[in-house]
Amino acid sequence: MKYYITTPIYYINDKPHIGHAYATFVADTFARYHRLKGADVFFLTGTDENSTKNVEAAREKGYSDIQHYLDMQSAEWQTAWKELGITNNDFIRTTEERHKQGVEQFFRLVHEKGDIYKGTYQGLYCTGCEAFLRESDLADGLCPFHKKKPELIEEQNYFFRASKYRAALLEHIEKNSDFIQPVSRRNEIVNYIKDHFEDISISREKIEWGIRLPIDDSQVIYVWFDALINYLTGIGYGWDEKLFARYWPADLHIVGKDIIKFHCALWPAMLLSAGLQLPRRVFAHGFFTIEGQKVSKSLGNAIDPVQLCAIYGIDVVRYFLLREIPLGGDGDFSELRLQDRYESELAKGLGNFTSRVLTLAEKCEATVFEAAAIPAEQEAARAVADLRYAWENGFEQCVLHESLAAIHDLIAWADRYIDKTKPWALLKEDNKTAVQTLSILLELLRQASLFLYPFMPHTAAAIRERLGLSGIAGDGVAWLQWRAERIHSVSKKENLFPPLAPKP
RNA sequence: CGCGGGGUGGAGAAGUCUGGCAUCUCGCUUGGCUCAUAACCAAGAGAUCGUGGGUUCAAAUCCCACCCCCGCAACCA
Repeated sequence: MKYYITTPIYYINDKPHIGHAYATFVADTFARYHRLKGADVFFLTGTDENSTKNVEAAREKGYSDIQHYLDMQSAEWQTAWKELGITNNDFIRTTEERHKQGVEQFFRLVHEKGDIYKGTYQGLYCTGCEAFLRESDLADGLCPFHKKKPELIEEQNYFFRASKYRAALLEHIEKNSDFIQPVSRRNEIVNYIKDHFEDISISREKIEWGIRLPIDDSQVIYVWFDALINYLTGIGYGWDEKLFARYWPADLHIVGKDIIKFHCALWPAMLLSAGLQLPRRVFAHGFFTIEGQKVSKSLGNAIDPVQLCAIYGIDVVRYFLLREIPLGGDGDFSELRLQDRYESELAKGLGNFTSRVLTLAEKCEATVFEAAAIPAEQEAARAVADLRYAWENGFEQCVLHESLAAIHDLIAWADRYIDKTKPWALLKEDNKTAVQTLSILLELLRQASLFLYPFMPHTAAAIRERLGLSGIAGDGVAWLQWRAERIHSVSKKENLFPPLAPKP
């Protein structure tokens, strides 16, 4: 089984902020889950470098050598993802030669298909949107999104015959109910395709930065047409057909809710034209506010994910973002709520459970913990199997907060089990039963570490270390079996989630 | 007819597509426990599910109307 997942490629006119990190963490969590399940995973992210915005940013910052600026910025993004422990398999930049080759190849295919034609375009172009607007889109003559007066542009452009694929797209969406998620977005897209999806100008005459049209080098390819193709060129399209064949089609595109039209209408239409398979699923995550206010640099509330992780730890931030905001919805990022969740769910929940089990296990002085032929063993295995179903379902249905809930249920179940069996009392009276009971508890902890791994990889490793187990290197499908690994040399070590230092 | 999100115990949320005893976390009350990070377990109080209609045996959920809140200059997922 292969699994190919992508994030959007990001504009690099500034540093990554918490919103970018969120989308990337989400994708990374899926990638880790599928690796754990033994899939052949390819996880791609990258940077969108052919946008006019980048060029403007470079100029503003005084760089005359645009490519040099892009190299620096892209490097900064790659460093950020590395520091945040993102496990992308590759990183695609749209100014790379391999991308350019793929785009040219793709363009030729679409051209040969007869889906490119030359026309005169007269329209209102908003550089904020990187798109032409209709008269009816405007509010008081301004772009409704950017409150900016669009420029009247009249030029000879090449058009992509998107309208030709309208019916096929609608049919595909109808037949594949999972294609666009969440459902509310699907409805939005269906309306959009029915009412507004028309042939689109895919070249620009007066822009100097970008990929030249293979059939007319006086024109540059429209940035979205170019950018979307990263999902192909990132896995070999145009430069390694074997690799490409191994991973295409994408199993999941993670995108922001603002760019679903491009991903759910234009992109599939492009693929249909090129005769390529469509991605299996596009999932639109929501946006969040920061302490109730929108993300905004002028308000100074843009959060640097690297800094945030330096304070709380990567796992805690990942956990919080995925726990606090149901995937697909909008949410609010609040540091106070992060601290609340840290205290109640991580320190007092997971951390305390780990701590009490390990302490008890150390006290009983056993060196190896194995399965015992007692009813409790079966009961625990059954409980975990049920929870695993919920956990897996959360990933399959893109409702990750339900997977996290399954982890909490597992810990709650185990905490209740401790209370019921009172191992601290058993240790005094009946060491054999105590070892059996603790053995079950340690297995529950091991199971928890696996459930936790996609969300909190470092914490999972820390728990496993305490159980005398190796780190998770993928291919953990066998490990998920009850009692799949032998637990030995248990050691408590320091607490997983120490109390937070009081904030000054 | 611009686009979108939301209104559910004191706080924050899930549930709404696919109707079926109103769920979770925090806080509060009471009891238990002493292995554990003053942690854990149990019981309990607390909700006209924004409003008004409609459909239905049954509505937070479906339909209609309405009220209110939030985001949409630039940066920006």
